[in-house]
Amino acid sequence: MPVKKKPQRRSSCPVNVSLEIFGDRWSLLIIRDLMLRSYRTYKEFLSSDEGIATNILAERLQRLEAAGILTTSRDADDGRKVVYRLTEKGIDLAPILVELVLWSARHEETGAPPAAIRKMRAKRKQFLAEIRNNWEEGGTAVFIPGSRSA
Amino acid sequence: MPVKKKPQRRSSCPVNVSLEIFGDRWSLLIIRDLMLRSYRTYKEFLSSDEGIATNILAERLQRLEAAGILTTSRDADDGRKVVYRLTEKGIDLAPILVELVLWSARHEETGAPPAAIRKMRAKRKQFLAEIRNNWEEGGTAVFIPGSRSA
DNA sequence: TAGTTCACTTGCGAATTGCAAGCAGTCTTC
DNA sequence: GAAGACTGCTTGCAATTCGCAAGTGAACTA
Repeated sequence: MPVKKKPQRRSSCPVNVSLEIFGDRWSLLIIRDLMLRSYRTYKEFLSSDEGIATNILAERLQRLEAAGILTTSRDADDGRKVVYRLTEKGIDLAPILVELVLWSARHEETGAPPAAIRKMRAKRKQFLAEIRNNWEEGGTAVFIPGSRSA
Repeated sequence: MPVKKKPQRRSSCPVNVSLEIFGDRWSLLIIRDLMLRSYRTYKEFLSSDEGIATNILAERLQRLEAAGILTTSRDADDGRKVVYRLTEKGIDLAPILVELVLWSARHEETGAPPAAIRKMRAKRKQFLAEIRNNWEEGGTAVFIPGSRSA
């Protein structure tokens, strides 16, 4: 009997589908670190200001890999390190992150530098192109800094 | 001693700020129902396909009101009903929902009608204008249907 | 080869979630 | 105008998830 007990979705609404993949307090922060800060390793994610727990981080990285949003590989120079990278599916989340940033900057008090926000809003397409470009080149650009910056 | 024990944020990063407000599996579904389906009452939210629990719904509605994303009022014709409406801050979440929908439609299997998605992508600004317009008029338009549709 | 670093696991108490029931006000119907 | 139904919640409780601390093993470094 080929019964499908697959962890079926709550609904097929596109909003719900995306929430079931990254609708929690941590997933998009990891994606932010990968996309806007060019973080690549477990340790770097741990260093972010929000202070994610090690078990939560490990579980989220697994889920995001299973969802096809990121990939893992060993560092060629240091066999201890695991290198995480966004897939095309992952970099396509850029518009969502940009809108999150613009909404927060408009309606909440954030540490985002106003000049950066203005550029992001006025030259949205260009900003998205820069993010994608940096990703394609495997770059290390920082679009939104962490820690003592913003 | 004016000590501030306020529930301080994990960080002031704009991505984090927005996640602390609506970064869970349910908040954006309520906002979708308000914005894209013109739902207005507790019972209507309960009727959505995802099947939110009554206690969770009540708690999320409170949080969203406290965050200034929606307002409540009594129904003039039926004193039992509470009418929920998005604020300006709430309707400003539209671009985020649109990007969620576009991403899901592109990368996952969803029940969204392809024609609607194409329009949403090709005429994004117009679509956002229609959403806002409907909101300003207190309208009842349905942009993304539920239940047996999508 | 001893010590350190890195990427995780594991244990466990606390908080959050989901489900079922219950419960006040407010209609509606007769 | 009394009985019932409807609406918007609250309460209890079991189950899941979270967050913190500590531990583990493989890979580097001195």
